[in-house]
Amino acid sequence: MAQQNRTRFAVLGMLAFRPMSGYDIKKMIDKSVSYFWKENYGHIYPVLAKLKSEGLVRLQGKSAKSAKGGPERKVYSITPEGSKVIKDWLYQPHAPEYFRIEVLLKLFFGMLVPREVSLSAVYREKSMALQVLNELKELCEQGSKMPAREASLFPLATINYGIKHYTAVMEWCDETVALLQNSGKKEAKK
Amino acid sequence: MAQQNRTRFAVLGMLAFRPMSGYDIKKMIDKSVSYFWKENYGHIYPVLAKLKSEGLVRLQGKSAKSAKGGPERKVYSITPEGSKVIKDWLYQPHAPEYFRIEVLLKLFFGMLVPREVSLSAVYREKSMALQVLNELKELCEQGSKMPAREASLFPLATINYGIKHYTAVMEWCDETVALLQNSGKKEAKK
DNA sequence: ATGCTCATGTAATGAGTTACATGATTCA
DNA sequence: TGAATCATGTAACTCATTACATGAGCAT
Repeated sequence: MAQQNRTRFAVLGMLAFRPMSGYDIKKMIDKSVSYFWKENYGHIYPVLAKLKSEGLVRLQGKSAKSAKGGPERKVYSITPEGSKVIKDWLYQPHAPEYFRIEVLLKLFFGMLVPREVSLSAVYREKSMALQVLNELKELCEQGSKMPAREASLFPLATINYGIKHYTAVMEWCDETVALLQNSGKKEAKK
Repeated sequence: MAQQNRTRFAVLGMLAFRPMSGYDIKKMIDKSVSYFWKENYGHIYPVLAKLKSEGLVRLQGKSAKSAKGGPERKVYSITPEGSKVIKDWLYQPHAPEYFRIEVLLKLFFGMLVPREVSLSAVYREKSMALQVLNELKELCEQGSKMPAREASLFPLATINYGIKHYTAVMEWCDETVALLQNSGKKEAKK
């Protein structure tokens, strides 16, 4: 087995909240978990078809017309078998996952280019981290306005991860700029 | 264009240090950048062949026998064209990249399973982070024993990133455990 | 007119993973 | 005898991305 299709679980999990169309699923993912999980239509629709053929989801009633009389909407709901599959997955311990971090690879090869090139990559990283941080804080405030239901606990925990991570990245950027600049000065003296 | 082959740049960059075989490249990656960049033979060898056909690397002399009389080694070195390609890439600003973080997706769906299941995922995450942290600190000590050459600055910066990141993850784990447990208590009372 | 949102889907593409094949040497 | 290391490579596979196709309704 090459890899395992994680989109399946993302789709099933979202359908566990409530019945939705593929279009809705994408929208919901974009608005809730997008900073650590993205999906695109070109993958959602085939996966949805496959899940249906496996009996893990089913079409809610007949294909209904959309609210605005546009194209037909296909609303799927999760089946008991689908519920079992997503729960089994949740029980399974997750593997240690690694990420390819392009800035770090570029930084690692920093001796090939002038110091300013590496520095500007770090500055760029910082400004990108700051932007995500702002989005996350906004998301956090939005969430805190809502009634403090149990359910909102989990989204909150995931947002906290993002805040922790990007704050750490920003600190690293500052320290790395200092590191590169200090050694640059020494370099200039000799 | 679907995606861009980043393995190309990893391979070219490693060859910029010194001429190496595919086997050597893999070993070097494993020992220097493995916690944020991995490659496997099944990808390195084809990429190396492609780079050669594009004139970005060339075979160093003839295929020489390995030191131990085993299979022949193919040592590649980077060409001036290859140098240009890797440098151009280093100059290009990196895109904001996102990672799929499976723990967070599982946590997001936490309402589907008993609280302990989510908690144990967080504990698992913490222990994995701790393990990587220890490896990184060891790597750091190894590096600090070496003569403080300019070149070691860049590896150091990348290791710092790892330390910052995994430290932040561990903090998040602690805070998340507290968050989930506290709300669990409230839940139990009512 | 132009472009956006709603809505579903297919096709092309390729990056990256895993397993397999081969075979010599060295060490316990 | 068996495992591990050295060393290169191919084949199968599939996950995921991007671009394309279609078409209605609505707002400027």
